Amino acid sequence: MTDDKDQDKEKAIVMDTPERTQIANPLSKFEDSPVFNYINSLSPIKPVKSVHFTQTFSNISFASLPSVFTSPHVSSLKDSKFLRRHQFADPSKPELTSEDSKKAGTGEANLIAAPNTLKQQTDISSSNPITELSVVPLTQCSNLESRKLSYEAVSPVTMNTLKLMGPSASSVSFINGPTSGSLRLETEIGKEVSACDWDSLISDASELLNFDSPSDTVAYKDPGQSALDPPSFNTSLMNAKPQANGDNDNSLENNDGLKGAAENHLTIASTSLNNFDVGEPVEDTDNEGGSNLYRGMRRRCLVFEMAGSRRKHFEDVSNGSSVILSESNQTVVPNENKLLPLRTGNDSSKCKLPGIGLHLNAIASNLVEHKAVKHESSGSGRQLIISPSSAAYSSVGPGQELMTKLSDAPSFENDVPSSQNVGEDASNALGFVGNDELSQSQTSPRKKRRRVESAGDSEAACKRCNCKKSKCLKLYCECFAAGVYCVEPCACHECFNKPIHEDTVLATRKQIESRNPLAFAPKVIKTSDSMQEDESSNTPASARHKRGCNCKKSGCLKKYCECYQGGVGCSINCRCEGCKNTFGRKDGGSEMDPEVNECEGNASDGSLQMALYNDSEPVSATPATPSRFGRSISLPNSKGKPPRSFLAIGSSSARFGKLNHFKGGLNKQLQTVGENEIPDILEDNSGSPISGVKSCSPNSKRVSPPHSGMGQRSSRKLILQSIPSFPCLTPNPKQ
DNA sequence: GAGTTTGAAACT
DNA sequence: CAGTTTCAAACTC
Repeated sequence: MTDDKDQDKEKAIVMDTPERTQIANPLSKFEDSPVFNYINSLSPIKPVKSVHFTQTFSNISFASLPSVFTSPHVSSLKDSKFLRRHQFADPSKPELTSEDSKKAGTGEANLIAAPNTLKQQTDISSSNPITELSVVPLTQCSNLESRKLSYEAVSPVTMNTLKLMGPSASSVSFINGPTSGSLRLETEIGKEVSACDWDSLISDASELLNFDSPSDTVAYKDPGQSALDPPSFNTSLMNAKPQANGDNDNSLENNDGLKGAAENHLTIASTSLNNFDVGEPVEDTDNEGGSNLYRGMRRRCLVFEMAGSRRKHFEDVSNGSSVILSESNQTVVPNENKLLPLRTGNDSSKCKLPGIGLHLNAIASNLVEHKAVKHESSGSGRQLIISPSSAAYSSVGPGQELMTKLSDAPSFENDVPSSQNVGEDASNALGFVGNDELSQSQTSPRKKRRRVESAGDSEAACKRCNCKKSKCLKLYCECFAAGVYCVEPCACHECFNKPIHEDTVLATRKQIESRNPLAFAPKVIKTSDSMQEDESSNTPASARHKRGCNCKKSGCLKKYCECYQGGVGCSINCRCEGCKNTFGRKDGGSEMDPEVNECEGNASDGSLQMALYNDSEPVSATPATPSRFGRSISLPNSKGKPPRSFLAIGSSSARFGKLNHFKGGLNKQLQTVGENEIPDILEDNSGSPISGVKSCSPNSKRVSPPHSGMGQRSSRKLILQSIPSFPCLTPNPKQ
C-alpha cells in the first residue's frame, strides 16, 4: 500500500508541478523540525508560485484590500462595492452560520480544518516565527507580503487558510474522510497552497469567490494529488503540530481520525470560523453580481480582519500564541472562550463599536457580532470579510478579537452616555456586518437610529440617512460620510449613494477628498499622547474630535456636538461656547464619568492609551470615543484648520505620514496605520503610541508607557501595522 | 409625524 | 479666511 501510495504521490507531484515534489521532501523533514522544514519546502516553491500567486492574489487582494483600506470610496470600482452593507452581510451570515455548524461535522469542516491546521501549525510554531508559514505563499504576493509582514503569523496563517479553503474544498471532496479527513485536507491544502495551484484555484478576479467555493475546480483536479499530497502535508502538519503525530508522514492518510481526534477538535472548532469564510465565498460564487457586493463586504471585512488580526496578535501575546491563532480565525467557536473572556462582551459592546468609517464600522460591527452572536452572527460578518480578504486574511478572527476587546471597552460605554453614538457608528460599520441589526431595527431611519441609540445600541444600528437634497453624495449624508451605501432603511430621496451609481459616488468622493483629504477620515482622533500636549492636555479624554466642534447653543451636551456625539471631550480645537461636554470640556474641565476623568488624567501619560491598545483589555480605548472611532484617526486637520485638527499633533506627527505609508517598516506601519484612515484599528495600533483612544480603559491599570510598553505589545503593534499594510498594497491610492 | 433647532458642510 | 447658505440630523411638541 505504501508503495503504491508513494508512487501515486510521486506521479501526482510530477504531473502537477515540480514544486510539490520539493515540498514533499521538505515535508518529510518536518518531522524533525516541522516549521523549518515546512518553510524550507515552501521557499523553493515560492518562486514558481510567485507568479501565479501574484496574479491571483494580487488581483484578489487588490480588489478587496484597496477599497477597504483606503476607504470605501478609494478603490474605484471595487470600492464602490465596499459600500454595500447589509445586503452582503445578510446573505453571507446565514449561509456561513449554517454552514459553519454543519461543516464542523462534514467535509466542509475539513476544509475549515485545513486552515486551522495551518493555524495550528503556526500556533505550534508560535514560538517560531509564524511568518514562516505565511512567508511561503505570501511572499509571492506582493500585496500579501506586505500584509504578511505586518500581520506576521496571523495574517499569513489566515492567508493560507483562506487559500487553502478553496483548494481544501477540493481536497476535501477527495478525502471525504470525515473527521480524520479534515486533517488530511489541511495538509493537502497546505501543500496545494504551497504548490501554488492557486492559479487553478482562482480562475478569476472574482477568484476570491472561487476561493471560497473552492471545491469546484480544484477539488477534482487533484484528487490524486490530494491523496498524495495530503499525507505529506498531514505529516508535516502533524509534525509541526507537536502533538501526537509524530509519525504521520505518510500515514496521514491513515491517521484519519486518530491523530485527528485531538487535532480535529482544535481544527474544527477553529474551523467554525473558517467555515464562515468558506461559506461566504461560496455564496459569492453563487452570485457573481453579489460577488462584487461581497467584495465590498469583504473589503470592510478585511479591515475587520485586520483588526481582528491585531487582536489576535495581541491576544497571542497575552494569551498563548497557539490559542490565539485559532482564535483569530475562529474567534467564534473554540476561541470564543478566550474571546469571551477577554471581552466581557456584551451586547452593549456592539452598540459601542462606533466605527464610523467603513473600516471602523466593519470592524466594530464584526466585533460586536462576534461577541454577541458568536458563532453564527459573527461568522457571517466574518465570513464575508474573510473570504474577500483571503488575501485580507483571517481578519475575521481578529476582528472578533477586536470586537471582544472593544466589547471590553464597552464598560466604558456604559459609563459614558455616548454609548448611543457608538451604536450608531457601529451601525454604520455594521451596515455590512450587522445586517441583522439593520433588519432588526429598521422601520424608519430616524426612528431606527433613535431606537438603536436609545436602546444602547445593543443592536448595532446601521446608518440610515434621510437626505432629500444632497442625493446622498455629500457629507451631509451620514451614509455617504461613513463610506457606506445607502440601504433600504434609508429614507433618502434621489439617492445616488448606491452601488448602481458607483461611479458617481466614487467621483464625488474624490472631489470631496480633493477638497479635504480627511473628509472621510475619522472625526475623532485618539489623542492620548496628545493629551500631554498643552493643547489637548486640557481635554480629558484621550480621544478628541479631529476638528473640534463649534457649538454655541447646545453646550456640547447634545448630539449636535460632534465631540459629544463621538463620546469625546472637547479640546482646544473646539470653538464651542459654553462648553459643558461631559466627556471633557474644552477648558480642561472634565465632567465626565470618573472613568473618563481617569482616562484623561491618564491620558496625559498616553501610556494608558497604550494599554488600551493592548489587547488584553485594550480596547477599552474605543470605548472612550466609541462612536466615531471608526473614523477617528490622528490626522492633521483636513480642512486646514491647523490648530484644531489634532489634539495629538505631536503623536500625530508620526501618524501623519502619508496615507500610503503602510509600506513602511512594520514599526512604521503602526504609526502609519493610524495615519491612514483605518480608523479604530489603526488608531488602536498607531494609537498605541499616541492616542490611546480612550485610555479610559476601564482600568487606568495599564500605564505602561506607550512605546516603551511595547515590549510585549510591540509584537502586537506589528500586527496592527499589518492592517495598514493593506492600504499600501492597494493599487490605487485614491487619495 | 410635523415642526423647530442646531451645527456641520458647502458655498461665496 | 470669514461670512453666508444649505443641509440633514437631533430634538421638541
